[in-house]
Amino acid sequence: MSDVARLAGVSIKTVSRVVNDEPAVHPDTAERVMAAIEQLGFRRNLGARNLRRGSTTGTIGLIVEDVGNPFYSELNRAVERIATSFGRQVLTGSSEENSDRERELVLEFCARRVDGILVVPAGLQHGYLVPEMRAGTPVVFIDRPAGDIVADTVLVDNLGGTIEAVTHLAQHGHRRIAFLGDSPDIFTAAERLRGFREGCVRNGISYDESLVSMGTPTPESIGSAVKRLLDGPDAATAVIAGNNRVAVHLLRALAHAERRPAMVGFDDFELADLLDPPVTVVAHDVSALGHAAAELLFARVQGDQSPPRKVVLPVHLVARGSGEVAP
Amino acid sequence: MSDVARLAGVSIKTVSRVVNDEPAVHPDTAERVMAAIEQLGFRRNLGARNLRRGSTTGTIGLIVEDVGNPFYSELNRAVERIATSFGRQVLTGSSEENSDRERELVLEFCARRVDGILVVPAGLQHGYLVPEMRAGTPVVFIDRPAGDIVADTVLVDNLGGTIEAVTHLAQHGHRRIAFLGDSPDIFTAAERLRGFREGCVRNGISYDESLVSMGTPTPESIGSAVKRLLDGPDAATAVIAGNNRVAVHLLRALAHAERRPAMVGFDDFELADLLDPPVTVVAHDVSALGHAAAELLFARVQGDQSPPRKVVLPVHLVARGSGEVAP
DNA sequence: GGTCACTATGACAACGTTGTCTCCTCCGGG
DNA sequence: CCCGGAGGAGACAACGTTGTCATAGTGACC
Repeated sequence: MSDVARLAGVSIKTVSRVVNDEPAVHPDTAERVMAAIEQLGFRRNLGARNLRRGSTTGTIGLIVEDVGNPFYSELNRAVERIATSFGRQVLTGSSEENSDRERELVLEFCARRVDGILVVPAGLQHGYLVPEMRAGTPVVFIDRPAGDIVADTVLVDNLGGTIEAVTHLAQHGHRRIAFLGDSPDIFTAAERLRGFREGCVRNGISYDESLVSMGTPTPESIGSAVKRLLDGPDAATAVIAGNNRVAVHLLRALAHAERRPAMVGFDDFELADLLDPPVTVVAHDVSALGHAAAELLFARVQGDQSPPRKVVLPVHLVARGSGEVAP
Repeated sequence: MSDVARLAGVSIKTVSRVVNDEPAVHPDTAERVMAAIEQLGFRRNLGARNLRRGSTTGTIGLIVEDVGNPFYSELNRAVERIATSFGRQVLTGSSEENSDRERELVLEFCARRVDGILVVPAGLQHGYLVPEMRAGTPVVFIDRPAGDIVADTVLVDNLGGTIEAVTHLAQHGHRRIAFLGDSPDIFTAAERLRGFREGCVRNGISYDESLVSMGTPTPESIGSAVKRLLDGPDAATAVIAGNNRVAVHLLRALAHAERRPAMVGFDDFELADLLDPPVTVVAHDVSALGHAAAELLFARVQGDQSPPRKVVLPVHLVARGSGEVAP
């Protein structure tokens, strides 16, 4: 900036005025300064600016499990959209379902003085956030609640959705329904399992623990669960996939099976309607999840001091065919 | 920091020494300082640190068309992985295929003094980057080359891949092959069209422009293209989808068609193997694309001054069935 | 002609850090 | 007892900006 000032024959303050479009600069002077800026390729250092002004940095942090997972990338996109409308930029990070990594990312973002943080939490301990939140960094939890603190949270109706899935299958005559979920350490997985149990009760089906398989989904884990639960005389006639990744592995495992059970997935996914049979899912609006969370965050950024809010978004069953297969 | 210093009864310089793990601090003093840091919830301001040290900011920028598109989110993930291994964080942005937006994002990133920028360019004019690059911000272009400047670029073999697709279809007896591509303003779309033409020539098929449809893919545009190209006595017996989005819309348009032409897609996508028939694609390693670009960028960040490089990654045809349908 | 308001500009400090230099104290060796 | 050296700590400036205040010049008005 001082180079520009020297070249234009003015003080750096005048350069500052020009780049900030402040009034009270003579047009001729402004033009000289602009020319110097152009010639030198000067670009104002936002870091220094933010430091001096003590203002916001114009960035927010987004932490998800994996930015490459279509579910989270859609979320990312929705968040980015809102952030852009508020003139903010987004720092992203993948926690890889590791709470240490999550913590590291959050603290790094705080050190960068992001204006706020959106996080799909990996762990259950969030005490480390208390000082940061007290220091004025708003945090909104997405898809899963904070472990041990109260904070703004946006969730989907995991319980109701799974109950609906069970009911749908029951209405089509299924009494032996299997549930394949992600690791029970994950809030949504635990909650959906709870919904499964509750759904069984409501539909007069005795809850059979031997028809449940929980754990991080891999092709192998899902493959063996399929063998165990869907083969033999006592096999389940229907199966619920606890999330989009379980569903994908399940579909692959079932592709070459002799008997195809009825199936309902939690989370919609691309091409579900083009499979054979088309996959019935409990769908929710991922964009709405991101929008709601980001809107809430920016309300906080702009000073909303009301008590922490908990938003639960609705889900709806999209019947496409795979859930209507008879037992 | 001065609060911490006051509470610990030391100078701020000593606090600085403690947070930077500098030697020559008495253990007792360090402990007092740590306690004060803990008590006050102090977190060092990275912006100020970077300003003072004149060092790198520890961030890189990534600009893609749409972070929500699975193709780009996989790229994002790969880039993040490398960035993490270099201790950097990633600022992401979606250009929405709009060159003004791309420019805006790039300049904003530069103002934030990112250490480098990875960009899937939207437009063809990149002169605006010259001052930034001269000022020392390395830029690597991904998936598409820069318009009017020389710069590091990582591409995939669009030409070869499409030729391979045509050849595959020709080997299965097809002579009337349609090509549905994205907007010809996009480098990859234009290049793949060129490959299509070249593939026709090499396989002794007369290139028929009336079998080509280019444009931003929407359900409607692809639907009408399908009607035009794949219906009637002169209909094509096979079709090549120019990218993953064209493929998805095409599959949906074909789902209820009477005659299903043979099909090959460019870009692999999840569940392609589970459709009926499984979709044959020209696949490429998106992670490798991101890795290569990020590795190249960090080499530049670390001072590599060699002439701009152009990397072209190989593609390979994955025959799954949809390309082997007889005419 | 003097005062006043206003325009255009600059000097300087400060944002939160860290690099450099300096100072003080304590210890061991001669 | 003096001196050199090492360890520990602080004062100060600087990074690139911008907010505050001061200053000089220019008309307009009484």
